[in-house]
Amino acid sequence: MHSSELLKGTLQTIVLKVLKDYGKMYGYEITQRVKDLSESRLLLTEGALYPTLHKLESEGLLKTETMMMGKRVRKYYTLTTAGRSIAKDRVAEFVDFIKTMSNVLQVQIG
Amino acid sequence: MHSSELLKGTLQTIVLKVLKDYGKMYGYEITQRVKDLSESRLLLTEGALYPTLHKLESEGLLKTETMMMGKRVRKYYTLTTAGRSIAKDRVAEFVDFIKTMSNVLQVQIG
DNA sequence: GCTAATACATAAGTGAATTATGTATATAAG
DNA sequence: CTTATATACATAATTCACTTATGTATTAGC
Repeated sequence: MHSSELLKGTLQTIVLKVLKDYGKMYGYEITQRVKDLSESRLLLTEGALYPTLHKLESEGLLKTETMMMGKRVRKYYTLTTAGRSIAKDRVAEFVDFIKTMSNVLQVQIG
Repeated sequence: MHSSELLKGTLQTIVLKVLKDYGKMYGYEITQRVKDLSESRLLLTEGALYPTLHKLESEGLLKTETMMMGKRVRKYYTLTTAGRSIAKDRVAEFVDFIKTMSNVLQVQIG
């Protein structure tokens, strides 16, 4: 189900990369996409996701567009130019981290 | 230098696996081994390591032997049978986590 | 009509880390 | 010879990302 502690510190990276790959998305959609991509192994909670989206927005990495779908509100997020750049950095950092961990734990990945 | 947030949640796994691979070790030695294995990318801090060792010991995953090296104290840690089993589980969990993350982030590892 | 899914949000609490501090011996440098 | 660095342990205060809990409201399925 959930990889518990390991997931910590990866949420921003996930959000940024998913937005980079799939373009404009709203919060709930992100949770579903991540659920799909991870075959239900990573389930983002709202209590973690929304504050993260707000934080990334306040840092200028995301921009928003609010829409009304019928009577229901949807807030779409898109990467800014800065966001796209940071997304790239974060993914690279993650890959580097994995390589380092593979050495320390002496495991073969892939 | 440090992979910042990503490292969180990996410390127990690192300690257990390093002890599994290298047998009896003392705290300071673990920090040096991890530094070596990671080519100075992972630098364990004492404030994180010692409480973790104490916790793993209190959970019965590690056992200790205190020695005097001249006038200096050294506390050696070894995996218990339970510890060896959990070490295996934690590494497997980590590898699984990496595979999931690779799918979500659409990156190739290895 | 009720439950689950969709869709947002925030506040309280947790817990693993960081940072700071403390003790003490050994060694290298200047 | 004294000062800085390395060795070697330990713990307390703080931080901060996340979990858990709660709240509001619409829509779809049974």
